[in-house]
Amino acid sequence: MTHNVDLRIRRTRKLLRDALVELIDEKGFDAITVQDIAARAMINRATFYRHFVDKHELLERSMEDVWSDLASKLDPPPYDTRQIGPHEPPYNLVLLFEHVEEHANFYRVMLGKWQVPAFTERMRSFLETIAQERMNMVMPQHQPTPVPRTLISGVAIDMALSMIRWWVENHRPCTAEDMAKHYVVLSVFGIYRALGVNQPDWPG
Amino acid sequence: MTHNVDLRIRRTRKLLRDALVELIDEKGFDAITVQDIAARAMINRATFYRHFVDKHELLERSMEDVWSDLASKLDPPPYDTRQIGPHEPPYNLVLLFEHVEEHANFYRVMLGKWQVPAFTERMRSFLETIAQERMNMVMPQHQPTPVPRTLISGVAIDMALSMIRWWVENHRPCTAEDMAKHYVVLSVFGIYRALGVNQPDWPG
DNA sequence: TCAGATATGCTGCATAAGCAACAAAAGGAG
DNA sequence: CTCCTTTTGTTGCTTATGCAGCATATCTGA
Repeated sequence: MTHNVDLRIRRTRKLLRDALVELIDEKGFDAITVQDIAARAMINRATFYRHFVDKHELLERSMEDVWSDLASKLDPPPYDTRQIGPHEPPYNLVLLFEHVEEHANFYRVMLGKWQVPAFTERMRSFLETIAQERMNMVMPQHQPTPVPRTLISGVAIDMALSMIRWWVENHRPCTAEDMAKHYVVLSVFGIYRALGVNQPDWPG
Repeated sequence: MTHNVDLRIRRTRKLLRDALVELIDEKGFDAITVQDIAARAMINRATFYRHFVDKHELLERSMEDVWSDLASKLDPPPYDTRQIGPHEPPYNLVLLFEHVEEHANFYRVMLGKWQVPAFTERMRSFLETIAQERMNMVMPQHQPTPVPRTLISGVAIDMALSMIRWWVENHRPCTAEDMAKHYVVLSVFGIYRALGVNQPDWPG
């Protein structure tokens, strides 16, 4: 698939992507010109146009690359027979954090000071899938909830985003698995407990 | 000079150099193959050979690049009329640390765990020039010293190297100018004072 | 010691990328 | 608004690099 693409093409696109991320980090997307990107990447400007229409497309395609990587990691959905607990986080959560780790700088910039709104939005809708799935495991769909289900998943998602932001901005002081465990702790104590969900295997 | 060289050539060499440094950091120079370097740099192995005979030449030329950059920064020797003190470090010292800052990762790897002996040696002989010059300003050449002059400069140089190593390995917690000041403090109190050199402008 | 693997050094042909130049568009300062 | 600078798209021609394949050399474990 991706490996019979000419090495020069892959390299050029990677360099352009890295340059874009660097520059967003430095002065934000709006202040960037195609010349900036090309110069930083050590790529001729004409070559930029052979690959992308403009900087928006470059950003768009860069995000697509990262997401398709995430999607391939989570697909097929790794079915989890383990009991969930603070010592046994759901496996797809671990995979999620591992993925973030591989693209740590990208996530740091996209979620950081010069936040790219489109990225956050897309990330939310991506996480929603995971959140829904998890919620349905914990709380059967027919069972009524004291708080609207979409509100619950919304909060759970933003909590995950918040944790990711903290993680990548602080040089990832703990492992991906740790982060998954922390998320379980916070979500269970902070959200599901508040809803009175019973977690029979929970210690204490 | 360097600017009418084809962009692709400069880029290729830079990528190869960066890859080499990364790999030395990871597993040391000896364990590296040309294939490793090419793969990491996203450069075809055949292209590597169009530029360099082997990995030794790549390392050699990389070091030359850094040194010639240092040399051009220190040449012409910025003549310093200021009184030297802990608040007014010699300007060429500041330039030295600024140079290290620009190539921080290179220095970190070269002086770090997988230390490249040739680099350290060459660095020593480079610093010797600065050290001699400084020493001759502080102590007239005809004046006898209680400790051999070459021993003094040797120690002063290794002190500088030690400080550089600390600086780049600890994410440069202070500025280049700070480092120059620190060096003055340590060298004056630690060495020249021990030799009874009188520094009339010294506070305390 | 041998054999299988991996790394090296080199080639002709295919192709992506550089370069220079240009007109047009978009910004910015007076 | 007007002038001037910067940025944008696009072009034909040149050049560096990729690719595949080769023989040799070096390493590594049975």
